[in-house]
Amino acid sequence: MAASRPARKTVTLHDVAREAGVSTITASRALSNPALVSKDTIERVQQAVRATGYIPNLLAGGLKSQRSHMVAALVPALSVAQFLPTIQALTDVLDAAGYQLILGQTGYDHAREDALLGTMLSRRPDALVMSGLVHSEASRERLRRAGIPVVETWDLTDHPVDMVVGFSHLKVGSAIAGYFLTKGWQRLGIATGDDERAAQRREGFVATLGREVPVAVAPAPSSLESGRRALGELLAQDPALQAVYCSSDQMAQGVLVEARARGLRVPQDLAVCGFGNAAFAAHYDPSMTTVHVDGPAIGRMAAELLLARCRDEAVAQRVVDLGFRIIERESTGGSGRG
Amino acid sequence: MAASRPARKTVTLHDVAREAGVSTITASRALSNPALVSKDTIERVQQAVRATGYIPNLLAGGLKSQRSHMVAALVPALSVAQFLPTIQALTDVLDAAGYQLILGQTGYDHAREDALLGTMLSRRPDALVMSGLVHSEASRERLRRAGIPVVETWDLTDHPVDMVVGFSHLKVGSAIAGYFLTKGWQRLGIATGDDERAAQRREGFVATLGREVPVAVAPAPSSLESGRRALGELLAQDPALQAVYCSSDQMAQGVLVEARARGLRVPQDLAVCGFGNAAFAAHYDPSMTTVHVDGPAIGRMAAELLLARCRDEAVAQRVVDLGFRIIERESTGGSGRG
DNA sequence: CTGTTAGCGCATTCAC
DNA sequence: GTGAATGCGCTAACAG
Repeated sequence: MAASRPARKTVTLHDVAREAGVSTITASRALSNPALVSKDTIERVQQAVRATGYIPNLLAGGLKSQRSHMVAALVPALSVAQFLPTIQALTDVLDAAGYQLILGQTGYDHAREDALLGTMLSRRPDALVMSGLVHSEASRERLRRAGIPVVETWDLTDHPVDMVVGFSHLKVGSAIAGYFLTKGWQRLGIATGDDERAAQRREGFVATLGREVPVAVAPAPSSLESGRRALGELLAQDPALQAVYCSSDQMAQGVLVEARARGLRVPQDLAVCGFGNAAFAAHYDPSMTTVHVDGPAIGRMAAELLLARCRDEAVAQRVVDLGFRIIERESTGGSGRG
Repeated sequence: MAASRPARKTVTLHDVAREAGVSTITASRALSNPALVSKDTIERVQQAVRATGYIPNLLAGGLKSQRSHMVAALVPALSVAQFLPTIQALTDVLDAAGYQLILGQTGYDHAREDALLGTMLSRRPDALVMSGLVHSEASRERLRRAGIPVVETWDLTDHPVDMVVGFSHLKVGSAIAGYFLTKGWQRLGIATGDDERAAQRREGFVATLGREVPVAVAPAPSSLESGRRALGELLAQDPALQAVYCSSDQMAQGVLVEARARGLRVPQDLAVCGFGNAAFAAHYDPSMTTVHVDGPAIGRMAAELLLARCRDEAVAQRVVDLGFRIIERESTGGSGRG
């Protein structure tokens, strides 16, 4: 039965050093900066590590060296599938550089975001990644004063707390509206989630269109179910609806399912465009037109910016626009799976 | 331009104490154990905290108190949707208790799992959660010696490293086979991912059936696409296939899509059962029969066991079977969305 | 290449 | 109710 406190005294570097017959600092160097130590000593220390089962205590090292080798990441919720490839790529790059991720979920609540930021900072992360922009000015100021690199992601702003890697949601909405217009569709609708990025896309969509259109709003997390319901609401507002923009591929799939259930042919009777280019979008039948965003690239770029900063290197750009592109597939009359 | 190292000396508890006109330890108590301090002092300390913008350093506190208030969680990959609700529930409960999660991705690689475990342990987490069982005996032994509570999840074993919360995949496979048999279907197929838990379900399925059946195996992560392909392979093996068990709802959806594309009616021509009860399963058309597992409950239970252990409380059971249930919906001839 | 000294920021232990 | 001394485990800075 494992005890919750270590029964046997935990092995420290001191023990390793004694075992190897060297001083503590030499053992330390042998492990973390072998270039400074003779081959023979390194060998003896490694031997001692094995003999004792030593596991370094990075907390203690970090206390002295002022670097925790941890990066804090804040996401609204893990259930928001869009961020996962970004977080995955982020952890991969950071892990390769010896950094671990501490994860926090803000739950779409600004007050919660402020509180979580506090507890995160008290872990002294070397850097911080946000999914989205930091909302409250108090938090922005606090982050600036924390003096650590901060990357906001999945959005764009001229005034990041520190750095930002993402794309313009306003432009996404605008691009989709433009695409619909070039297709000649006039009777449009929006099925959207209620988060602020979706709201921006909607705003861009309406602005480019130059007029209001029927909208169905679903609370986060958006889902197939909310997509089905949204199409019902939109058809109630305009039974002759020609095309729908959905704020996520999950909702778009719901719209497709509901359309089929109602005997509407896609795209002949109704065209559908999603957002996110989820794994299933290319392989559904009909394949789904959607907006592709390179989530892993956002994560990798964020990681590289942070790591550069942690190494005190200069960063060329503080605002990185990774853009997006519309992938036309069958649900709007495209051909294939793109 | 934020520097990567704090420009201004970071505010410490010592600074707060000086500002408040008390000793460091009194300031410490005022913040973490106010019962021991007079009301007036608490007030002055809190004032000083605000004035200085002090953020506690939990790393330093943890060094002395031997508790990091961090819990390490290892998942195969964030893209495995099944674990997300568990991780989400886990973080929620832990966060409420003042614990943060450090997340690691093993990437389905056993060697990687061992290495990651080492780097995780060097953060001195107070506890550790695994998605799945710990594979290598070396890692199991190392975890035992670490002396921290460990919960393996999403599986069951009589010999956990410490504790386990999950259910029997063997029984799941067996239950689905039994369900198919009571329905009178004889020509069965399996569309499965290649992870070890899916392999167990397949084994249970075949054991209960008492004979081999056509199988299509897809590499992780299983997806709609791999489901579509799998159905093609299965039909090539048995054109008169009556029912398919899929190791994930994503694959099951792919099977449904492919079946429709081939003009097969579900469930009349082909019955389909998935696994996981994903959010879309109930709302797809046809609604999907699947196996429901209470992911959030696994996360909550794991968190509670860990927290109890961290408080040195006794834990009643070290092996907790949370079970599962088959939810019958339209894809196997059930009625509604259950 | 190796060792000594000092201290990271805080909490435990003991004193008052 | 408050404080002084001490040390958690490790590494930066300096010496040799």
